[in-house]
Amino acid sequence: MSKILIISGPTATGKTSLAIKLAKKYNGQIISADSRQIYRGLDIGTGKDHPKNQTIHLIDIINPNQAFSSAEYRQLALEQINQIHSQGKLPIIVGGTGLYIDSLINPRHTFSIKPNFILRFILNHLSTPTLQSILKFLDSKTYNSLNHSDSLNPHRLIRKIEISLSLKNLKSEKTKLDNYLHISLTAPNDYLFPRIDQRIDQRLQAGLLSEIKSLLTQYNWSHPGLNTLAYKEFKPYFDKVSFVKGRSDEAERDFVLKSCIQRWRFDEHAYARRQKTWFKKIPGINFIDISKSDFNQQIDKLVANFLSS
RNA sequence: CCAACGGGAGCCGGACGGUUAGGCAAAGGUCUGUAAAACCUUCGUAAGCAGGUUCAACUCCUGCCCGUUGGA
Repeated sequence: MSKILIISGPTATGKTSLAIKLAKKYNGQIISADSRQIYRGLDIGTGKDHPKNQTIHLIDIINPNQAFSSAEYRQLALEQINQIHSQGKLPIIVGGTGLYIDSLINPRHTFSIKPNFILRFILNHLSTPTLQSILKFLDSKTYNSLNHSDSLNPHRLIRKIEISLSLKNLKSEKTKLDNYLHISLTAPNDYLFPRIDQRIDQRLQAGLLSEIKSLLTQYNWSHPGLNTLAYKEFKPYFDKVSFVKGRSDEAERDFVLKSCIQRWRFDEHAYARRQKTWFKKIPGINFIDISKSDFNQQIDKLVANFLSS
């Protein structure tokens, strides 16, 4: 049975560099599980900072104005895994998008129901209580099974309605990864957050603002790719820049910029928290605390054991 | 020294003589074709100090302290 390595964890824990290291050591090929690095042109803000000659599959595969989904990801990733296995190499899946990783190890039947964008467009204009009534009418069983959080979540309600309106029979997905080692990097918040903040400063210095500026010549804020951390927070700033030309407003612009950066910082913290929540509940995961000094040895031991078994 | 304005949870902050402001942060959570999305819960019962008015004061009055701005 062919083996697979999975590396997950919140942002700023060094997943990619670990993956590169392991790929070199064990003749591996890296597959990204990152819902934002799939976009071309979002480089600095999504942290595509690996060496240029290092191949990472499933990054830069679509444009920022295109939609993407976990089901599409699943399909592409499975293809990649097969291909890498056929070359006799070790696939290393690395990323922070819990849903994408989950789509590989825990697929579900609703993947056979495709999105209906016309329906979504219409439903998007309705209030949450209305969506609730619609779902209750169509499928009261599903509606009643929703927890408090999901029953107030328009995105999730719309998807449920979409499923209940679909006439297709649900067919279960058979392909499911099983012979894998799942390592999840983690760290306490008071260790992780300063690292995040530091990386934010680096990305600003690396020219994030000019990257956004050039993206905006082709794309706009309503495109799915721009609804991304490190990008979406700067909308107020760029709105200001384009509407106000007077130099007298420089101080004000600077103030707006500062508040955008602050917003971004907070959003990154919240994101890291959500990621940790996600990985916490995945069974069979091996957590490695990167704030501990011996974490590299722990990883080496885990991987060596797994590959020799 | 004088004047004006202000003083509230870790921060911002609207209102207001009595009922949860709200937002941010922080922490926890939900999760299956938007997931770096979207959504939920918790948490903070707080008012510079000393008095007074009042059944009731963050809110009104007096004094003091502190801060900002303006003036000498």
